[in-house]
Amino acid sequence: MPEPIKTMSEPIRAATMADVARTLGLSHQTVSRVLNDHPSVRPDTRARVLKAIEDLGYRRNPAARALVTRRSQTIGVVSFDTTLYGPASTLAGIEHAAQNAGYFVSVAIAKDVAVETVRDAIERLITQSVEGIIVIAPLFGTVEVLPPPSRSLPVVIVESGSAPGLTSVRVDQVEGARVVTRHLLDEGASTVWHVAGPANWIEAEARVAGWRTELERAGARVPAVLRGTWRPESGYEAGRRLARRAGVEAVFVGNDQMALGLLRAFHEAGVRVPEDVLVAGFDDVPEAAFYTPPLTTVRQDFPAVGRRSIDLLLDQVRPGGAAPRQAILPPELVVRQSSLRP
Amino acid sequence: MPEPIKTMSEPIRAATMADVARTLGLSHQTVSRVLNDHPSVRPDTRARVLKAIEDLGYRRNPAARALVTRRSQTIGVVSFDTTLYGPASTLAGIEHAAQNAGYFVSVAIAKDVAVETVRDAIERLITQSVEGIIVIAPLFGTVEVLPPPSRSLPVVIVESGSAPGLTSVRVDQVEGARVVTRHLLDEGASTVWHVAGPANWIEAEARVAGWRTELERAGARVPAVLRGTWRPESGYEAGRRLARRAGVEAVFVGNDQMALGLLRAFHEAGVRVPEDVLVAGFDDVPEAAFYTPPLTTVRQDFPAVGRRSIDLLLDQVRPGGAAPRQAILPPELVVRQSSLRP
DNA sequence: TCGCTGAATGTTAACGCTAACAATCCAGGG
DNA sequence: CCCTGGATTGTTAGCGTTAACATTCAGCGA
Repeated sequence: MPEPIKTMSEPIRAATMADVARTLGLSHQTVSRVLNDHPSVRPDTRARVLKAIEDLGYRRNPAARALVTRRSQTIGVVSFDTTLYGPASTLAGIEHAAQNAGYFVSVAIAKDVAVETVRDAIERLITQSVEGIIVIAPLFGTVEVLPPPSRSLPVVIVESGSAPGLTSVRVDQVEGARVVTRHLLDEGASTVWHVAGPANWIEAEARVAGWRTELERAGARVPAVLRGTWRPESGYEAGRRLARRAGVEAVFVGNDQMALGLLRAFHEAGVRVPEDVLVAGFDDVPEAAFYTPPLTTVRQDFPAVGRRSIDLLLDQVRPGGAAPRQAILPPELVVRQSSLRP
Repeated sequence: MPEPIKTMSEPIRAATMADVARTLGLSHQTVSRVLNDHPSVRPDTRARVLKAIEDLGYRRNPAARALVTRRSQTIGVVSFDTTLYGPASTLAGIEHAAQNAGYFVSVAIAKDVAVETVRDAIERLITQSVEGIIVIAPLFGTVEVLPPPSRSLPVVIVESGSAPGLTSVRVDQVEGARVVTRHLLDEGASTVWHVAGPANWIEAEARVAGWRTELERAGARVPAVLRGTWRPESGYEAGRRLARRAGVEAVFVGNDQMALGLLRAFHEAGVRVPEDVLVAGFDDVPEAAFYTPPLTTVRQDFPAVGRRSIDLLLDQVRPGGAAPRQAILPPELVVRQSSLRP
């Protein structure tokens, strides 16, 4: 006959410090001291306590801890659409760094980019009493919604502009756009067209600015900006329009996804890349090297952005909180076939 | 201009229920009753309390609440690499659904797929006393690491196999693979090659199984499986090998990213898709429609997976916890140019 | 030998909230 | 006009932890 399935005998309630102490004839405070690495605990007492903790499967109650210490050991992250490559990688970097620092990460994803939605997300995190907030805040107007950063609730904004008095981390978008534009000019284009992201995105405008600056510096004509949504569909649309237009020699597309759509449209229209038109994107998603043709783009080190954000946030969270700072990370031009004049 | 979130001018310490009560000459318990929608509070008292709460900028202290109610209002999500499309969208779906249900989401991202790492991630969430855990657990062996699901800590596994006694949510991978294989055969291929994901991924094996089943059912020869890593690089490698091989009529690639790499390799080798070889992927990432050629694939409704996970988890979390259940969502074949015999 | 010192441990009081029980109030029936 | 009972509000006691202060004990120098 088969043995009955063994079941954990689910204790009525979890063990507490007092329970651990009782089995040893100690006070709960000694257990607390062991857990908090207090210096004056005899080594053998420490060992016995640790053993008892193990035996009873004791875990500290974070709520009780948070109640008395006033620290939740949790930081909140507000993000938009995490299916985009940038936010997703940034989040991963944040989580990793937070983990190393002994913090938990609570996320609030804003479904749309409305200011209201962001406010709600932040509100929810505050309700949860996070110790600090990282806002992946790519829109104009987002910064204004943020609670004024304070000692008690530091805020770091990521991939946004840098607002005075706010701590921010970002990749230098203007520089990235300049470098890639320069590269396209160097490859022989007399000017460069630009398919930008939505005008309410800070990064989109920064890339436009960098692109424009470089064209002007080179004395090149500045064509009208085409607007997209970051999504491949919009790149495709832009591509169709540009394919119909004569004299387009090079296109700098605001991100890789749109660049993919544009390549598709060019392909359908019989416009060859790079033979007829040079193309470059922005982000360096993992797929970019495998587009047809492989895409020249500007790499952003998102994991580093995540790490940096946590560093700066914790600097402020921890006693003697540091002053707000701006971290600007360098972009990296990655040249592939799509931009190389054959 | 949007109003910034209201912040007190940094009082020494945040207002408590007692503070709110005091300004009204009430007891803190009445305030608590208002906040918890207790029926017997006079309407005008309720209004006054609400007003005072507003005025003082009072917020409930979740730690104190959690301490006494023994509920953290938080659910934990363990995920691998969130830069992959599937996990990222699933996470977004989870967060959204959790939010609607009044729960917070805490994430633990496992950097690698080692069983140890997963165990750590789960451990961290338990330490945080989450009320339930959703594990995006795509690997064989992960299920074994999970704490035995109990009333006190329900677990839902996602995109994994279904283990008896565990609640799970997944898209029917076998069916998806069968349908797409069938489609390729219907398009005239005498057999279909398969580039699979890593053998330790449950989904990879399920897709292999579905593919094999359909080939056998059709009496077609079953070629050797090629192994990839889900990344475009590995699809590229597989593509190069298949391009050298004569008689390849159709390839079912385990995911869209690898399919992109394979398309690239075919392109470089002068193998035309769909003229020479039919190709299909799996997932339907947003870019798939813009690959060259547009990719036939199997769509998985990840947001729905996320929603479903939360539903099933909360069913168990809430009083009168339901029995474990399996939810299996249907996949959807999306036919595009890459698989259509011209 | 005595008292002093510091190490080790114990005791007590919050932290801010909810739950259980107690008290009060008012309307309506006898 | 008192009594009863439901509606409303108040009081008290934890929840499990850390911080502050108290106590104990051994060892050491005078």
